[in-house]
Amino acid sequence: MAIQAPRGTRDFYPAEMARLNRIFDAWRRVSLRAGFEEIEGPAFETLELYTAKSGQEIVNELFTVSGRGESGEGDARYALRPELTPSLARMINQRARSLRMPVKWFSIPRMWRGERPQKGRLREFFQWNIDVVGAEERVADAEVIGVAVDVLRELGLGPADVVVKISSRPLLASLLADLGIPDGDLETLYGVIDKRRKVDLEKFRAMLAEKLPGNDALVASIFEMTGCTDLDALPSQGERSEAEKADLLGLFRLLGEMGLSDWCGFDLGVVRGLAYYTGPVFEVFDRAATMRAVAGGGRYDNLLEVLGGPKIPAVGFGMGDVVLADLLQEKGLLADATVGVDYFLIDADEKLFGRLLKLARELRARGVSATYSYRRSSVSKQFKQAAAANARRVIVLGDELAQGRVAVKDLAAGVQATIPLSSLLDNPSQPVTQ
RNA sequence: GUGAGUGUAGCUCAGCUGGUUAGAGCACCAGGUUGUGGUCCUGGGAGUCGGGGGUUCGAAUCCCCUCACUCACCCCA
Repeated sequence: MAIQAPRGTRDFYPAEMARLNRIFDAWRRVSLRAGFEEIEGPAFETLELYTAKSGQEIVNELFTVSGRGESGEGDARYALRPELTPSLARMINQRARSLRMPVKWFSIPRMWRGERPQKGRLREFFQWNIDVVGAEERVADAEVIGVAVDVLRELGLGPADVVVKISSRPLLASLLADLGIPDGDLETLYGVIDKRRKVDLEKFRAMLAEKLPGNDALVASIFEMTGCTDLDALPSQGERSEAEKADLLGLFRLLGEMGLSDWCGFDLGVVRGLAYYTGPVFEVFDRAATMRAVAGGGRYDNLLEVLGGPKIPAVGFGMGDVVLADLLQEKGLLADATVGVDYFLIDADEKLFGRLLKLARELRARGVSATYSYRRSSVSKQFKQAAAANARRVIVLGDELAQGRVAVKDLAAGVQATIPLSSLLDNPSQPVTQ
């Protein structure tokens, strides 16, 4: 084979596509029943949409696109979208004055990132995005978390398999401020705190000590604080941290009322790399914590303004297909799916092929799927093809047709009956009984 | 960008310290079976052993380089 697929991409043959569609169906079904509407944007955007928010460095992580070749636009002016949020923000901002808030939108975009692929992380993937824009109430945060959980449940996972770890950016910031950490040091500390769940605890302690040399008491405080899983017991000292704690407790209360307590937990170690989060943040992990995050998101009340629009509060998350499929596979919840076909039509005599073609159209017009062999061959051979095509039923057109009847066989049950063609067409889904 | 592992048929892989013409299972095609599939039996097509160079009488096997994939680090929207 001379040419292979680009690094980090996947080919979806029918079996893989059927599995992917099971995930897509769950995403779409759950979104719609929670009252979200589907949107889509362009697969590529102007480069500045991404550099405006993240600076020039992000260009290295993007697949950039030049303009039309013949127009001499040599420089990269566009980028394949690496995330949806900037496009969403752009769409909101363009119609901010006419959209009825809150906006509840979801999307299932294909995305591209110029990274070295590894487990759970490819260069091309799909990511379900769900956002509530224009609602500052905590119930909106609870709602999006609830929708994420709903999908996981829909796909067969339970609280024993996955956990939503929830924290809050401003809470962490105010707690660190309580401890006397200057604002300028917060960013580097976030980076270390984010590592807590990835490295062993002593390594984590050492990393903290490295950032805060000669301040063992402070290291001990942060170490203890970030390991606390009981939000109530968190030792908050200042007015600001008390308020942030109360705010997050409010979110947990709402989640409890939604019946999601088993699925959710407090974890100050959830930091998220992105700087634009302004409130609660969360990530979904497998309980064993051996995989990358299945989903992640949070509140971003300033982002739309940063991207040149009015200040509108928003909360949302993304869930990628790659880690989710890995997890479902591991739990045995991604059994092979075959699509198959309702009817496979067979002619016992080449002279009946014309009638077969007509019957196929009649069946298809009635909403059932029907196919047949393109090559006239023995009944036996056509049956083999029917089995290979995963047909549920076979219709044999033969001598009975003179009496207006056909043989219908249920391949799985092995049951066959000869029935009037008119009856079949009246009710193509009727069971085959002997 | 750094490091490790793996590349043999469409797929999953076997092939011992170098030794005839490179194998198996699955898949595919044909036949057994011109009104009945799955199972079974028989036969068949299939491979620059990732690529290039080297060592050797002889290389899938040993050495060097290179490419690709996988995993980990970095980063993670």
